[in-house]
Amino acid sequence: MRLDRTVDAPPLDVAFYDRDTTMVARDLLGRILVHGERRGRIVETEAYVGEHDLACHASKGRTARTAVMFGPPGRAYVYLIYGMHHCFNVVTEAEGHASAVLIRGLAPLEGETLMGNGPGRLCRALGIDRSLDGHDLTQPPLTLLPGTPVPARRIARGARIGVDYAGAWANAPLRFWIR
DNA sequence: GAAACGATTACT
DNA sequence: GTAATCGTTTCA
Repeated sequence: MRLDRTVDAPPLDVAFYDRDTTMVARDLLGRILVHGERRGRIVETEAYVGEHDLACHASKGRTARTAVMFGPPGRAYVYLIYGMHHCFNVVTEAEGHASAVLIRGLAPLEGETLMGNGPGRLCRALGIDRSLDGHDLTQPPLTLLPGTPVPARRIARGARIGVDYAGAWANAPLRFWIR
């Protein structure tokens, strides 16, 4: 029996993801991402809010790559970037609304070690690749646990990283991290 | 079929 | 500052 109940709790359910994307991005801070035996606490996220968001991959319409973002909430959107790094996202909002939250930073849990800063590095640390694209995050081996939510006063926000091409959307304060 | 381009990272 | 590296998307 574990002393730390936060890592034994059941995964977050679909209702958690079926909400406004910015709200989910904030609420994901402090939660625990688990892949098999590896896990980390989410400390940085970015919201990609829909087809009208020019920084969102779905803004170019539905393609084979982005199809999962148009599907039901609570699925993994995993893609390869720059030919060598994977990025892990959580699909949000109702089916038909193409939006997701990019997980950018993880911190180790108590007494554990994990490299996790940067979307590509955390995927390598947890062994996440495109074979998990579309995976239902309420089911193992890839899930999110409730962990400990972060109070609003401890959440900082700013512009997203690496989206300078997105015009006015490049400056939207849709990146969130624990202060 | 060809070409340009990344929601990045590591190294000079 | 810039190389690495290849799937996705766009254009002919």
